[in-house]
Amino acid sequence: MGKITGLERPQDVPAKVMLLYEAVAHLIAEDVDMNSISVATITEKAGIGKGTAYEYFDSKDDILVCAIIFYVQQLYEKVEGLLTSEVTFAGRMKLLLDEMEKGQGCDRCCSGTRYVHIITDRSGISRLVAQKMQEEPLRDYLPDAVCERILREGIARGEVREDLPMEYMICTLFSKFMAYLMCVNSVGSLKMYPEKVRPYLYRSILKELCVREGEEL
Amino acid sequence: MGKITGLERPQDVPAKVMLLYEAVAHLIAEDVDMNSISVATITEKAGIGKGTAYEYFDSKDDILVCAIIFYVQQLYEKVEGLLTSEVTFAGRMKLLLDEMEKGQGCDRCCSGTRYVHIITDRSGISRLVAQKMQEEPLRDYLPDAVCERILREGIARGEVREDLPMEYMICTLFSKFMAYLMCVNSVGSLKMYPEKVRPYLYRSILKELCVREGEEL
Amino acid sequence: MGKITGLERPQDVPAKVMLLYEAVAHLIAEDVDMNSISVATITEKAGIGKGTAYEYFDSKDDILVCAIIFYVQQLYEKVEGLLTSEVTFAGRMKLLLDEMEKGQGCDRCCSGTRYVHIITDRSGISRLVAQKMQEEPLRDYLPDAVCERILREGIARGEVREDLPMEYMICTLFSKFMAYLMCVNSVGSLKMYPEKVRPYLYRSILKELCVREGEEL
Amino acid sequence: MGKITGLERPQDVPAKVMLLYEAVAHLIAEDVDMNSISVATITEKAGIGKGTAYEYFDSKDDILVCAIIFYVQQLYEKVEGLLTSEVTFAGRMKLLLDEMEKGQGCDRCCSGTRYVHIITDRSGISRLVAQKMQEEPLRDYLPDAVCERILREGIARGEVREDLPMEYMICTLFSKFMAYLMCVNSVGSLKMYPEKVRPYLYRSILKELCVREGEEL
DNA sequence: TATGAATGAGATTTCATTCAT
DNA sequence: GATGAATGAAATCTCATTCAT
Repeated sequence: MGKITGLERPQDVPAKVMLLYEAVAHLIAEDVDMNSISVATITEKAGIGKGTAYEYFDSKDDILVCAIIFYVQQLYEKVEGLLTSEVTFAGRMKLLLDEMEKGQGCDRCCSGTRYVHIITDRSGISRLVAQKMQEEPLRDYLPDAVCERILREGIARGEVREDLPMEYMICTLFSKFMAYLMCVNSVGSLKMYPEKVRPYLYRSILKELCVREGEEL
Repeated sequence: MGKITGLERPQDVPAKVMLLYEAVAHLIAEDVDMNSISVATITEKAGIGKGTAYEYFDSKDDILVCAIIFYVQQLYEKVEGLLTSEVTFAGRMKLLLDEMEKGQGCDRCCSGTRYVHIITDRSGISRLVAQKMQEEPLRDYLPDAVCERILREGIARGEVREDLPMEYMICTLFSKFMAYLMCVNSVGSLKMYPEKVRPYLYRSILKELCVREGEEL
Repeated sequence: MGKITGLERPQDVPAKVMLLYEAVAHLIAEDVDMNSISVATITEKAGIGKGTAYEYFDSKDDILVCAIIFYVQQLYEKVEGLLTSEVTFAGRMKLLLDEMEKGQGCDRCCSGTRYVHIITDRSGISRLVAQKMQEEPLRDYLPDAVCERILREGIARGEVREDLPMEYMICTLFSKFMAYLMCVNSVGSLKMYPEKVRPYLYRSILKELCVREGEEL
Repeated sequence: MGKITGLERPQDVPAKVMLLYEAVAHLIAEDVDMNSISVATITEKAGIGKGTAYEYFDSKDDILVCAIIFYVQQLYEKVEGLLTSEVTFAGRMKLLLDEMEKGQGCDRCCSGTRYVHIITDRSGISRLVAQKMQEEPLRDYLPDAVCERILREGIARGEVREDLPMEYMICTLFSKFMAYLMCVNSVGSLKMYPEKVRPYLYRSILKELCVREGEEL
């Protein structure tokens, strides 16, 4: 009857569903086109029967959307963890860049560039994901919402500038993150060494958005 | 026999092929998933027979790849025109931001965010496009190549800083452009007023990359 | 183990089986095609587990056949009751027409036209039902057997003509009943008022089959 | 694109569609349940590719409905021919009973009892057929419409009684025909010799509906 | 006894590609 | 060159049945 919503907490996700999620994550990580993945491929990779997938989901799209939503939440929770462990704006930037650098685990289909890819799409599965991401509590997990929260807390702490429009700061912060992700992933023909770009990027964030320039990296 | 390569100059593109290209462009502009477009859909929209498509192309993928490559070239030529008409770095930034603002013509399937989307993808049609974009002369049309050229010319004119690594500057410039495109297209939940963001963005490009700050917008 | 035969007396039908029968009856009454009803639909409507159905029946077809047979018996017993309560041929005709008029209870999947429908079918479930109906004691419950019995008792009472072949009389009586059922159910495009047709029908039965014309309705 | 409506005249039915119709007719004639026939079975029997069926029809149901509608029209035209060749009511009854007696051609899936079966059904394919039969010009082909027409022409010729309600006469005539069809087909357990029943049936139609009794058979 | 998760065979439908016209 | 009818492989989805609990 398709009772899975994709919002279940990890411990509440049935074993077979988790196998499906993992299969989807691996396939996407292997650069299979999201919209072209077949149910047979997913269930075969998951090692379960084709019919079983339909015990938990109403349609193929549902499987994919829920899998992606699930990993978006995982990602959000990892970020939450980082933000809890460190409260200064500069420290948070450092942690987030660290995370992007290593964060290419094949089990997270939505990490890094792939997330950007999904967000810049208005067709197929991405459109469905985008629609679902508008619902509570998922909208708080959207990258601009996270950026905004970090910026506001930075302002509250007197670390981030108050004279720039919030919209612009979100846009800037988000674009810096994207730039670094594209570096790390060598997207397009951008064949770059992240370690060369990173210190400059870090300082430029602080310089542009912070009241006083941050301390050296 | 599939003789079309996608590299033909507009005036050399057979009429039927142009109809196919336009059909593809419209479909992509209508947010149909690139990887899910069917040959029947394309030829029907183009108003030609299904068999005819195979007179010019070897496969469905070929049609799509060539259509996208064709419009990438169109885009590149438009940018070329802008860069020829204006030689200062600051002036060029202005022109390029202008272009992004209006550049939502439905006939250009690869304009704006959609281009970013294709570039951040490593699957399906996008992968094939990316592969083809590595060949001469297409690699010069890639956004980072264009950015690099503009930056180098800016350095030559003494307008752009020489103390930053080129990689970082490309990354920065490209990400600023992407951020603006996402603003203009209200992508994801980035629901922003471009006119509010734009002046700050313009200045931040100049401030970060130029020897002296640019004049007011 | 499939021990249910469909011949159990109502009081001997296990509770779960009765729930299954009722579910089948409701579904058929709701105009769901008999051959397209799924086990899941039946058990869900019955409010019991899917596996439970297989504790009592060997297959899906068995469930349906037994359910129909069960209601055929119910119908037969109701008719038996009527025939016991009234012994004259004319009086019996009156009672039977009465019964057809009201007899649209949703719990009797085989009442009225639906029974005719099943009987005129040689495919799917109907074929299986027809086969089972050939066994004792079910063959006595078939409409032509019932007609024959009524006619013979009418002859014995000196009320029904002896000069017509029994086959023809059965055929005639059965067709009159069918005609009235189709009236009552507005079958096909036969949009008729039963109350208009009924008195004529009643008299025509008596006129054609009885020694002397029956009394007025 | 599914352009076939089932209303095409025989000479306008594409060859492949005719093969599909014939396959359906044979299957139904072989007592395969209409609602359980699969597309694979039909196309295999028709000797054409599975995909081809979908070039002409939108769905499996469409194939079946159109095939049945097609044969209903064929049947109607045969009846039309008979009614044109003979104008007296009694003569027409004779011809129609003749037709029913031989009319078991395996290529006409809707002849005889099967037609009654479809008409007494409100589920699955039959429901769809019934819906379509409400549209012009199909509603004139329904058995009660045909009966009504014959009766009215009989009245106009002074052969049929005027004192009975039309509704009743339609009901009576139709049910006599059905009874004979069931005889001829030995439907249910009505195991009868048609030749024994027929002369009585013929006379009872004339006796009940005609002004003067018809001449001997 | 009762259950419902699991399954895979099979159903419907789509679609890239071919080929006779 | 242009076409679109024809096709069958493959995709999505259903469902009767089994079996571990």
